Amino acid sequence: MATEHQRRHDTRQRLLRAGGEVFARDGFRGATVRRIAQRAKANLAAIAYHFGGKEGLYLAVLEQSFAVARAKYPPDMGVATEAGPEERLRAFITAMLLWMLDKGKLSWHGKLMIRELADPSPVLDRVVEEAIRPLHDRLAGIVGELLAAEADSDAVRLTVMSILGQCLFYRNSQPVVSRLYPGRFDAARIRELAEHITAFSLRALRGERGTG
Amino acid sequence: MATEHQRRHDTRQRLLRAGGEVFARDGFRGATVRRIAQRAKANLAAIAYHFGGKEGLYLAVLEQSFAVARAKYPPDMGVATEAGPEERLRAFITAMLLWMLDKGKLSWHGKLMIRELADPSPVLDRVVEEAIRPLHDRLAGIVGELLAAEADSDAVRLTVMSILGQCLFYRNSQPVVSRLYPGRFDAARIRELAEHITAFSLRALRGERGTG
Amino acid sequence: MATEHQRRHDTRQRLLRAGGEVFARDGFRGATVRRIAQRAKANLAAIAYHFGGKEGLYLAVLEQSFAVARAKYPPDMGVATEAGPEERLRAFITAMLLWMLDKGKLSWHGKLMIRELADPSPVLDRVVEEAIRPLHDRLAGIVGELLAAEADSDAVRLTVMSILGQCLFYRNSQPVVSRLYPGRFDAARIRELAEHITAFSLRALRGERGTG
Amino acid sequence: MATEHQRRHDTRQRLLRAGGEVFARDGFRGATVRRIAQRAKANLAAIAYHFGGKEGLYLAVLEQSFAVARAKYPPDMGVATEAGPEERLRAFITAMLLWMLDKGKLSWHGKLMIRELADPSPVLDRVVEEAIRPLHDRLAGIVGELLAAEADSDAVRLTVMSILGQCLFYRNSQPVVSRLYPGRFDAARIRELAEHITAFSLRALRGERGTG
DNA sequence: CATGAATGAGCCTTCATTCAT
DNA sequence: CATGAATGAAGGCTCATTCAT
Repeated sequence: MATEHQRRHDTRQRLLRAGGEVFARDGFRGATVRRIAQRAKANLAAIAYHFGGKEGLYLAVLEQSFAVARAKYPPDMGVATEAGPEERLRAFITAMLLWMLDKGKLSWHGKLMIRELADPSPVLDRVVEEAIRPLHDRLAGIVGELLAAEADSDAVRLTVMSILGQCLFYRNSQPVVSRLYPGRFDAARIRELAEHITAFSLRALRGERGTG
Repeated sequence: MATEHQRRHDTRQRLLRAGGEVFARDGFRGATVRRIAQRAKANLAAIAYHFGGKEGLYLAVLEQSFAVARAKYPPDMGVATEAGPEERLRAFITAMLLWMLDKGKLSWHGKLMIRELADPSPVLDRVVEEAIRPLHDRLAGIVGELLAAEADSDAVRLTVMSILGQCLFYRNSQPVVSRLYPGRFDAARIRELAEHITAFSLRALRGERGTG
Repeated sequence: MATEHQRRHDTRQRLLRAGGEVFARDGFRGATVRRIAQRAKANLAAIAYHFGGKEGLYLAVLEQSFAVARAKYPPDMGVATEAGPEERLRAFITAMLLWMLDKGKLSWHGKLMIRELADPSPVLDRVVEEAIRPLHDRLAGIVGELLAAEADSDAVRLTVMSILGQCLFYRNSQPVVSRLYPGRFDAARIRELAEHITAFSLRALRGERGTG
Repeated sequence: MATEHQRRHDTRQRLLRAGGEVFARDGFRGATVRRIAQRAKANLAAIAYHFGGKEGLYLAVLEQSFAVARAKYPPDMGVATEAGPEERLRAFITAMLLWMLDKGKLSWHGKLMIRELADPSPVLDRVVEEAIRPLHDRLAGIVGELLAAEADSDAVRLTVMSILGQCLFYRNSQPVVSRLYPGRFDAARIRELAEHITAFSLRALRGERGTG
């Protein structure tokens, strides 16, 4: 029956969604399957049925999150590869900040993965390989161009980490940031941040190239 | 027996130490008082007796941690106040990295605070006011000098966050960093990182001042 | 296996029964959910699952107890409302004593409520409103008729308490009664007691009406 | 040293007093030695030191309570033995109610012993023999006179229990009484109650004698 | 296919007691 | 003589999982 099949599919989807929200807010350990099932208006045992257990659901949520992130925030932000490296750096930083700080319905995608970095669960390795390394490699390429250096040279590495660090800070230390600087992070402010990080980093890079 | 007396008498200290290690590794929620008591070779109820409960122990651990950090890595690193702002920035960054990445017996101090940022416990507010804000204000002062701007201007704020972000990255995203760049962070490498962050930020600042 | 299924399926009922027995013997605070689960041959967590916790089970036990009492010993003992007040008083007292002193399988019903009176638990208010007040009002009506007075007059109140006091004494002070007058309280003796209290009270009432 | 000796004596007394208050309010099981020590401003271990433990303190408190009760509320209320039985019954009932319901500093004496009846602890036997039976025997004597019957006849027994029941009701069922009849039990009301119970019982007795 | 019911492990806390000075 | 410190035993509760229909 189509209805049955539909409902089954829906339950699965509702669990994925509810799981994403709860995992992002409370972390893997802090989340409880009860709350997820409740929020998804699904039976408690449905999680075990569909995903084999709490960890299975978590993995599925992450998996889906990767796909969504790739589709919604491509690291080139629509900027063609032929564009100059400065433009591509700006696009990268903007995409990353938007992805992490987006307040929309899917805001938990960013939270979720950042949480995984700070509080590693058994699936961290997959997260790194599938989501982080592609981003990192792309950024390393841009920085390499800007520095006129090999992508795996130490100079590039250090610069990549300086840029990533600036971006991740806003998500990773958000509880502190919001206490030090009360104020909302709306879309406009996020673009301001992206612009600052881009300019800040480009100035540092130009100086380095001049020095080197 | 002197041994017995000794073991009995410093139960409080052993609990503080064991608590620090376990809290740093597992977070406030993930940690269990059982494991802490076990590691401290103390009775389970001793935690309630000395600290009133799990939360009390956590607070005591954090407070002790800040005190130790202030003593071991003073934010000025012995650089006199009369020194130039560039020198003081270098000292600040070096102290922060050393504190966070210290691999010694007290290596959990850095982990502990980062965990608190990523997954706030009920005592985050106290942590921010007592430990974070003083550090932040000192850094804002230095940056203000360098930019010739007010310490609470937006330009200073953005720059402060860029610097903090670069520093925190190495602790905050350590699981990822160690996967992307396998290799050990010994004292020499830490000083290299500090030097890079200092130079990177100073170049960016000089550029901004010139531009502004 | 049908046995297994049977055992699984009426866990709720077994918990109610075991809870009644244990609560009656040890009081709300003295009772432990562990002992109740053990006696019910149920899992410890089943109490939380079915009743939300210790207090929920206690409330359910009390409610069931009142329902059983109403069904087994209706306060009118089958005496029609048209009967004279003396006859209805006799029926009321008899029902109350039988309920409280019943030695059958459900002997804990009486104990349970008396315990609640002597050492109130958080649910006493509900007990009073749902179970005690209806009984009290019925008795006040009978006494009002006998005294030809308003049901809420002080004379009626004092008399009602004198009658209730006589009845409750046998359950309330049972440990003392059994020490002062060793001997068993079988059904025949209970009816003797009911007869005595009825006669004693009616004599006192007649005297008062004559005097008033 | 007199000071030392004095303080020691004081600690003991303070523990007795605090124990009485707490035991009366919370019962033997509900009371905690922590709260008692705290209220007595004494060390936690002082209870074990002075009384051997919780039960020892409880016993000592009861023991002291007997003495106080005998001294403050003699069952004859100062009425000479030569007085008529009716007068002595009135004195007995008045003394009993005052003892149980007294709101003064020593109000816990009554509460304490009544609690013991409803929720027997291991020392109930001593309470019955030392405090209850003397009262009972005296009452049985009075009732025997009034009924012109042997003190251990069944008629006397039933009447004694009817009178005790009326008195005990106000203490034993106090939580319910205060809900059914909101209003304070001051000294004047207590004397009213005593008068009612006396008159009620005397009318019942006169009727019985007339009948018998 | 999906679910209400049940399970066992583990957690934090409270308590009366004992110990060593 | 008195006390701060430490102990072991329970107690109520939550959680992820499994079971039988």
